[in-house]
Amino acid sequence: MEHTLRVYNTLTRQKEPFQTLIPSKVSMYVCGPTVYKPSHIGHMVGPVIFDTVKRYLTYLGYEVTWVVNITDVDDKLIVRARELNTTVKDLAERMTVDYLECLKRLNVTGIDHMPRATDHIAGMLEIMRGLIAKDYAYAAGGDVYFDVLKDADYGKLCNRDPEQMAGGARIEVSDKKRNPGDFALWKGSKPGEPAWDSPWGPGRPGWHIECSAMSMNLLGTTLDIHGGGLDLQFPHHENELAQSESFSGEPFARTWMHNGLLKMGAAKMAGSVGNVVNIADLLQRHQAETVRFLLLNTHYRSPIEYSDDRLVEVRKALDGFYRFFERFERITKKSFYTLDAPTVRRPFQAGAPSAAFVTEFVALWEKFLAHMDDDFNTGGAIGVLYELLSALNRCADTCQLESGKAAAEDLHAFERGVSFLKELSQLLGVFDKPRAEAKPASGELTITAHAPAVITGPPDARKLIAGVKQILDDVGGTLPPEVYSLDALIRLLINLRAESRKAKNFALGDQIRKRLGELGVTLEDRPGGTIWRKE
RNA sequence: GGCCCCUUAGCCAAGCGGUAAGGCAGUGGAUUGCAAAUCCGCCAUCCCCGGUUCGAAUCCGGGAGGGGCCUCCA
Repeated sequence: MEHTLRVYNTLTRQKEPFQTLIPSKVSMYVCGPTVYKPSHIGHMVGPVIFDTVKRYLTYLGYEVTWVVNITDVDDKLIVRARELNTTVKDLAERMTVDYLECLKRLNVTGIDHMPRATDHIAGMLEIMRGLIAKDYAYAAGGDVYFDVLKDADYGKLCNRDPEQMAGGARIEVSDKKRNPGDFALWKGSKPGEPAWDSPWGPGRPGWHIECSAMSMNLLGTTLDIHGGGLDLQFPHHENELAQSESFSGEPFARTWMHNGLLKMGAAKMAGSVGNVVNIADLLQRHQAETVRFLLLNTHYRSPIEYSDDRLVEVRKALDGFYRFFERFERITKKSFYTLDAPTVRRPFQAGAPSAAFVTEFVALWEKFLAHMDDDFNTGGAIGVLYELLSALNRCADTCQLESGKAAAEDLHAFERGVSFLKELSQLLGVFDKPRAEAKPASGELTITAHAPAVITGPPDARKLIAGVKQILDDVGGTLPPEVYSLDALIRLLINLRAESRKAKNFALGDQIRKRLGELGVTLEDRPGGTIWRKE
């Protein structure tokens, strides 16, 4: 494969050329949620980033298998289910649905398997038996613990020394453990708690063992990529790594990738801090695409600055793209959202002689990909996307593509550039469908000869139509009996305005524009005619 | 106390030894009857102090702030 993708590996603390165990195949495991509460935005950082990682790897020609687990048994679930007076199973089921819905909204489409921990108890027991047989683990009073001192390289992921961990007074106290740093593989259950049979009595899995069992079962003993939030690095990933390698004798993951955490002001967002923003609530106020863009705007290893103002800022920046897509449609009569663009990376020569704009587009396309090759630098790549947008608008301006007298050659160059924009947008998982709110308000005004006018449709649409009709009544006289859509009504006003402008009656024309503006409708006078936009 | 990491314009942010991407805000101009949209221009020497180097935001040492992990956490 002719590319130079480099990825930062937490294990070695440096960027390395990306190489897979099996040529052209990638196995990727990312730690998913414990489903005991509705998801907050922090839960979406990893999925969005690794979804983009998968998109890019696929684009490079890899066949990627991506697994995200669902932890559906855990102390928190037990406590929460009790609070809600329901079962662990029911709670897990409902929170899983919530999580899946969030993934869908944020366009996280690449996950191949989402195993539930409770479906893999047998695999966990097998690992525990193996670890005990090899003397890496021991049973004690119904529990099973991993002995960190038996594992020679324990702590290598996070640079921890198990000998010194005794000093930390915050490690869970238990007289069953041999060493303070030992962690539970299996927890004997108390009456009333979910339990599975095991050679050591009824119990449930410890926190880390599930990921070892599920990843090995679905992806084999050695993963190409293991991902997760920075906060999982220790103890979760360290322990996962220790038990997996001790069990299999093989390297557990070739590359460890950790994403930065979302922060609000100074502190990270987390359940334990109590400053979480629920996604369902958030998506009432902001487009899912804006959220996805915000998450990708910062390099994945850095903390992401989150706030409502930031989201508004990103949205304003995105508006430039949405307007451009409309412009593209006016010029070519094609929808950007359904364009076909290459899904696999290949060399591209502009060819000579070539339009200057094509040369520029190709250069930006390459610049974007160079950023992605550098440890999935989506922030840098997005910067290039804005540059490409400017270049495309400049092309449309310079070549007068909206005037109707565009040269075929210029049009071709333009479409070439738009195709690049489409190709790159796909890598980020954005701009693949119109914004939900961009759909024109549906509603109708029916005028009949001898009855009052009737307006139908949802409240928003009715209000808007009534407002537009009022303007018409004020400036346009009577309407012939007919059924009018919102667009038809605004068109009538636009025509009225055009006539008055032609007659140099700017006062009336400006009044129409001003009053439409008060309804949130903006008019733009373009070479091909006036267009309107609801904002 | 131990282990990591960060500090770039008003805000967000890229940058990984060769002379500061991009976005938001601001501002000047082109365009427009006026707007809107679009385009072009302007807007930072990179927390501080030393050092290495022909050359450092980028490497090393020290200092000052800030964050994460060591307990559940994406």
